[in-house]
Amino acid sequence: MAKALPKRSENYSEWYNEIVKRADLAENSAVRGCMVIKPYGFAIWEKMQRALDDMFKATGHQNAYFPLFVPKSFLEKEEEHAEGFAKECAVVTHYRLKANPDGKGLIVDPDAKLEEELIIRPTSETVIWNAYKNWIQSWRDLPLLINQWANVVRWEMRTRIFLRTAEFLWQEGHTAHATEQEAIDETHQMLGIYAEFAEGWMAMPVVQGIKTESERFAGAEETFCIEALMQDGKALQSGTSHFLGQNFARVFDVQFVNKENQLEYAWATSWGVSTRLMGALIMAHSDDNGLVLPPKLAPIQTVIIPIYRSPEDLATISKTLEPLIGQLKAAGISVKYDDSDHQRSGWKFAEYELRGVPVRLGIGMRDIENGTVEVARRDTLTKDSRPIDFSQPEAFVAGIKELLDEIQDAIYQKALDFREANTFLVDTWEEFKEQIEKGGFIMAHWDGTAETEAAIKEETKATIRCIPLLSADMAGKCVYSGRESPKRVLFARAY
RNA sequence: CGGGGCGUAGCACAGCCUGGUAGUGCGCACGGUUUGGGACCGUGAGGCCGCAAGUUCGAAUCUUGCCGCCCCGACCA
Repeated sequence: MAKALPKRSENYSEWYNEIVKRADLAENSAVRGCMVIKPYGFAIWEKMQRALDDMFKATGHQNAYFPLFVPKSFLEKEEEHAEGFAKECAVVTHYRLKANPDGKGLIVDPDAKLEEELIIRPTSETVIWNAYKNWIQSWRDLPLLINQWANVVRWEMRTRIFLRTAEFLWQEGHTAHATEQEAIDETHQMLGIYAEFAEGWMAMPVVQGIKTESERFAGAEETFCIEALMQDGKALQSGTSHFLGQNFARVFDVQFVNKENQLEYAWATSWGVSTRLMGALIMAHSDDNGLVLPPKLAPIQTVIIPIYRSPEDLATISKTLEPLIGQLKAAGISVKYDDSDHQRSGWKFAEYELRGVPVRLGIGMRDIENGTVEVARRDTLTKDSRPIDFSQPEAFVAGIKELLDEIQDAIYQKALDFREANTFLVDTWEEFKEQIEKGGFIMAHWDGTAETEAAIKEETKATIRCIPLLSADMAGKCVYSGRESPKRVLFARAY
């Protein structure tokens, strides 16, 4: 028997690492800090991409692609942006290798030094706005609504698979607008799309909010985010949407002629989500038996496992199941019929649980005689036997479709209940220090100063995840300084 | 970059202290018995013991240097 997963309660990070490996999502690569995303993991990412991409397209965005390399001079232009990213950039200095004259192997050819170093993009604002300079002349060229799916590199000190890798996959939207208000509206719209995706597809409730100045994206006027609570009580920033003002338009000189024939700088936004969402998905729902996937993102929504003794039985079962498999597919349900002969049914049960397949159907000779199917739910680990007409399985399939919807809702509700049970209103500093050790979201008053924010971080490792958008203003006293505060903000320890 | 741990078969590890034929479990291949919650028996394949130098008749084992990975901190989507 294969080793059980580590328990969440005993060693959360080991549980996480093991689940990533054992569910066959990804593995560490030979390259430090970088991951190999395996087919099953990539299939989930592709489903995320598809859903998000459809939402981007539905709101008028188009995909394009910009280069991996950013000339150093581009990155330097926007001062805060440059400062924010400088310490985590991979730099290309040469363009050629040559045989080592002193021995084996290859060396960097010193004669092939680049005149200007190229940065491997940590984000693409600069390359993209350099291009936009030529794309935008008139108000008629606006808004310009572009997204790209790409990889980026941020040379992190310490990495964790999916959550923080040196190279990761993401999408970055970069839009240009004629007015400030339009850009602000876009920033909000995309934040809303991220929240809708997180909640509707990932079944992961999120808090939408504004970042404080110290947590803001380098070069942005305002950063909005969605924050989710993981099962170990830590927060995970799961998406960001930035209002960039005219900062990048100014430094790249992107001006357009408005309706009054006057030159104006364009207004910008950028927004992104990354393969970090894979980590969020794992940590939001999975249990000690393995991954739990929301049906909308599961590469396999239903797995069918035949239970048999002889090859003849298997042939009978396979034949009997043909209409059912056909109907499931016709209903748009992704189904895998695992009739492989080298693993036994019990092994398969455990394996598909580990991989988070939402619904498992077990069918043996007894079921065929009785006209039943064993239906097992991954989220609750419950089983029941349902009647089926194997030659006309439409009614049964409708029931499975319903069940998948029910599971999607149930795991969202479970995650929401967890978040509500782990969100605390805290009014005293003593209580704050005590609660932060236990984990969870803390809603507390803050005096609005960076000093207080830094002091709280220093003393408790908790950061202000965001100033929530949807909670009402209600004045109070800062939990740390006792000064006036207009509303509560969201504190947590974060990934 | 600090502190800790580890590099031996695809994976998990033992062997190292005290130098002398490279091992165990899982997985893999083949055969058989099994099959409603991770089956069992038998046979077999699979290794430059992280790399390099040194000590030695002889190094997985001792010495030195290097490289890599993981965990904990500082930095971060």
